[in-house]
Amino acid sequence: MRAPRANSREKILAAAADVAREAGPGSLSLEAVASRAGVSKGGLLYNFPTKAKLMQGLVESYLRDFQKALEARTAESGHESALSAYIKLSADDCERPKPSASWIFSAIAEDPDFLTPIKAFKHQLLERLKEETSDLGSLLVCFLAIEGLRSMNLFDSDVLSEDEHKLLVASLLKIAG
Amino acid sequence: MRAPRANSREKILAAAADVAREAGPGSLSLEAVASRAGVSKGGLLYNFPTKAKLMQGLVESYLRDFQKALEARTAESGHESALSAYIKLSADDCERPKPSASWIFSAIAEDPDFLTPIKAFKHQLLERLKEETSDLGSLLVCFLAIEGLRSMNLFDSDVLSEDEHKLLVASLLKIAG
DNA sequence: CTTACTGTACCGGCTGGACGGTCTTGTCAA
DNA sequence: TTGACAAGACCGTCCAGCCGGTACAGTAAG
Repeated sequence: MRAPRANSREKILAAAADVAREAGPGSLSLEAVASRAGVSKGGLLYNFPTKAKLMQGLVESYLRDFQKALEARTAESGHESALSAYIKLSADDCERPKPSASWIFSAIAEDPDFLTPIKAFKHQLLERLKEETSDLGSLLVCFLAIEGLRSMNLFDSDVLSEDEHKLLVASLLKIAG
Repeated sequence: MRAPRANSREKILAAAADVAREAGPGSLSLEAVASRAGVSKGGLLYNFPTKAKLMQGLVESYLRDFQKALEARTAESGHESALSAYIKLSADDCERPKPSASWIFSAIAEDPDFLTPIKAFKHQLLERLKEETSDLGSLLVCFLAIEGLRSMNLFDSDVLSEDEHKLLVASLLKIAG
């Protein structure tokens, strides 16, 4: 078996995310991704036989990374609540000026059902957080506010200043207790 | 001058929103919109000479309606804060099971810059709310939570049950004071 | 009143280009 | 030599935008 030059799959996934971010979600074509990944179209289609499979790969890798990051956070600050860890993780994620997941828009355009696993993931996360908190109202407020933060980052709407961002996070942590 | 059969522009705009919602944002083609609006492709192109112009029309009409609804809310409940009115309006908007604005995804795919006016609108709204509140932290939490609510509705992610939705709104109104 | 002309609103076939996916032809490690 | 894998020319489809029509209201001259 010929060894993959580097890990082609990873490179392609990263390239796809880059293209979507830089050229816009509407310009995410197989050729563009292949060229960006330093791979031919044939090579891309070998790894992902279909555009839909590529999208699926993006979703799965995104969810895997997210889960890993969340577990790492909750583990390293074991005395805190999982909600606090989630808040901090999200705050860090959204501080990066560039939205890292514009490819989601391409996936939705391809087929709205690509959202299903993400939906399921979030639902599961919320359920886990529920088990841990006594005050459901506060939890919901925090959860939705984080969702808002992520949404703004995704839409590249930096409506909040840096100070406001910090104040928000502090307020959320206070509510979370 | 021949009178327009009905207001074609409005019909076309509504049809575009319908198509995006029902067939998915990736299937928003001019032909589909024209057919849905009971208009020929030529007729559509007469009213909106370009797909981009159609998207722009959607954005403008969306923002106009939103502003109107917000003004109506704040006027009819004059003793409350504008933030409370905004919360209630958004809660109502997001109770409708069908996301009303999936066309936004089509617009982003066409050109991410279509978000600019929406961004500006939200920024302006936040500024207006700031002038009215003493506690910036609470305002930010509420504002972002609403953003999260709207985002979930947009992505058709009904992670919250009806009871949770109500609890959330109640909690937000309490925070808003 | 009638005929000729003008501008508006709309129709639908056509085309050029872009894009997803296939196929043939390499290439290199084992 | 063989077989896993890459390359990129090629094909069919879809779609935005163009263009040559059609219908009809108003205007105006005869």
